[in-house]
Amino acid sequence: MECSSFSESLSIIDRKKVVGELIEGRELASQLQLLIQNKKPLQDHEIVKMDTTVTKILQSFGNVLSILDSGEMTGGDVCNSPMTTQASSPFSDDLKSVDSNDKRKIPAVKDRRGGYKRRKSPNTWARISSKPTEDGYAWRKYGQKEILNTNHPRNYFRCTHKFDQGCQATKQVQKTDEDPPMYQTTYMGHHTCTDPLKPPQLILDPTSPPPNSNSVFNFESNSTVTSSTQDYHPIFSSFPSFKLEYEQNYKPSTDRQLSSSNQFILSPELSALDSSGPTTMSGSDHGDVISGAYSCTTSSEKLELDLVLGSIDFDDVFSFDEEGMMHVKSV
DNA sequence: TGCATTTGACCTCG
DNA sequence: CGAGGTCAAATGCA
Repeated sequence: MECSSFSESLSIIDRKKVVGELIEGRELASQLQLLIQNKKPLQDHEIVKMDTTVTKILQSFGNVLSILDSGEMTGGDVCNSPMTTQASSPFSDDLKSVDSNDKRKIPAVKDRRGGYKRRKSPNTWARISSKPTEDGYAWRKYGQKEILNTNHPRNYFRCTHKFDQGCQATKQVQKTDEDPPMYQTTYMGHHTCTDPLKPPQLILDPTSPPPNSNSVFNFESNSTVTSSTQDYHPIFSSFPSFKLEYEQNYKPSTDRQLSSSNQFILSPELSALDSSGPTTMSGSDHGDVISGAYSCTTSSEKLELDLVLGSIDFDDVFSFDEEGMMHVKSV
């Protein structure tokens, strides 16, 4: 993704939306920074606030991605939203066979399972965390697959409200083979559902007791912060399990002098995540860990802030100043 | 009993 | 043609 393509394809309205979302994200990040920089031990309500702030930031980024995604299309690509068409509709077309009463073993010519289009959506982003995260949405596991060169399967989740509300959000969860193991969660598509289980995207009332006051963030004791300098985001230093991942082509330059708070790089491609080595899921326990953590039966607002990776070339679009403020480059 | 998970089959894409 | 993604019957669980 290049700036030029953005400027060519994005309408003025879209640009305004993008800027608006980014501004909001910046403000939220600033709020988060203030919380993080607080030397005192975090209070429960502060942790909850951080949680919800992060969620909002993610949502802002998601909105930006959506806009950029659609912007690309307006630029001549007639492709529909990759994540919203397709795959999706096994029910809307003849792919879904008549419900045969055949046993699964019977060669079911009519049973066109797997009728979908493999994702190509740029509208994806990923998080890497030291533990399976609860993002507050209701997910339902619909598949598990052994992936080449990985020791453990990848788990597939879709929004519980896929059918009742047509929500197309899906995600994949993999456990990496790193030490310590990290959980890579790849989100595809955005929630269009109004999920009652989803924690509000707003700051919770600080006066109300957090549901998971002792574990909104789960951080392991062993630090995986790989930064060799002291110059890392306070949140990383505060939460040792945060793993920094630098964009491959990242190089310090004048227009991206990242302050300590900005080593928060979005990777252009999810494939970058795969370079970290074989990914695994908890093998013997299958989805126990994951499915438990992601079960839609929970309303936990636990959110682990570890890493968010985007699918756009973030660095081409954004820059940061010494204040840690994010800027949009010539969009 | 209803809903979530498991798991092998099936399908599409690269 | 193989890998990856999805489906749906079988199964588990509360």
